Amino acid sequence: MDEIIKRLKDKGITLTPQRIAIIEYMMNNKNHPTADEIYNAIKKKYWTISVATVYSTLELLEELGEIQKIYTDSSARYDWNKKPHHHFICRKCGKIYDIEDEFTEICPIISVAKEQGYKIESIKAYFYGLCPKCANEEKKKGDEK
Amino acid sequence: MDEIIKRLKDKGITLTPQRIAIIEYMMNNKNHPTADEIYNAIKKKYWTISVATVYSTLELLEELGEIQKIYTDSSARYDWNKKPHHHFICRKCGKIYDIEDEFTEICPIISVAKEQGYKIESIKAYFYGLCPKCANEEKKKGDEK
DNA sequence: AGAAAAATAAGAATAGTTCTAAGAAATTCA
DNA sequence: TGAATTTCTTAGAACTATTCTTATTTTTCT
Repeated sequence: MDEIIKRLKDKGITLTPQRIAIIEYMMNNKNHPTADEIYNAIKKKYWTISVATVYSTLELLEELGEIQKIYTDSSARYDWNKKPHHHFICRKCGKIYDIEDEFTEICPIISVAKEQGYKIESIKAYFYGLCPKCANEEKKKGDEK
Repeated sequence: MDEIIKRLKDKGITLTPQRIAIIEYMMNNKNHPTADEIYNAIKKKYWTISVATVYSTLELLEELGEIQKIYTDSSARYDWNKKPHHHFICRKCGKIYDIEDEFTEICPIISVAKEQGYKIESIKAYFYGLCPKCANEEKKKGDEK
């Protein structure tokens, strides 16, 4: 936490209490929150904060490469995880999990795209299905029968 | 075209002129249009059509598995291509290309996710970078210098 | 401390999408 | 075929997510 505050300060960013609260929230809630979720959480402490501040701070953090904006459905979600990684969205519980990825480079689909002339700079993959927890529950249900 | 009309009829869907126009547009414009783009195109012929009809038809087609809804940024896009495939979004021209995929199954990231207990049912990958056309232009520019 | 720059708040504005109610069209079935 | 029923369409209101605007407040710099 102190580390990121220092890094942002070094970049010349003014760190207001609102901004710190947003950063703090994101660090402690890596569940890919929406802007609205962040706004509502911060409001408990800073009851005067406005949505505009949340959106502008998130935009700033995104430009600085501190967070990632992901599009899974109608509203955007923000992801603290900066390392290249992909997402798993559970059909049952709806949770979004991070799937760390050290293998993307050797995934065959990439060579296919490259052969076709595409210059790939980054990849975002969305996996859909059942998360380990929900998969287990489904399995148990099946066994009982 | 006749084939899909037949298939939808068999499923008990009423095929109104508006719906047929939307299907026709999507078949001839596989460029991942937004609802608004479709609406504006259809309006030229059926000037009384309403956005609600476009949205409800797209929703219906999605439920029937005839089209795919994809989220790349603020507004949803609709994709006629039903085969499993991924998308390439060009940073320069903004076009969205389909990347056919027969290889996903053997992509290492999948075994990683599986080992962690995830049950993957489908995958949507978004690749960002330069499309062959734009990559070529960039390259030419570099060579001239 | 005081001037200048930057950030915030509140609400208006916009864009994308969904909902609602009434009428129109299509389908069913006698 | 024609009346009854169901389904679809339209227009506009409503809603949600996001951005913009302007005045005020806070921070920074000297």
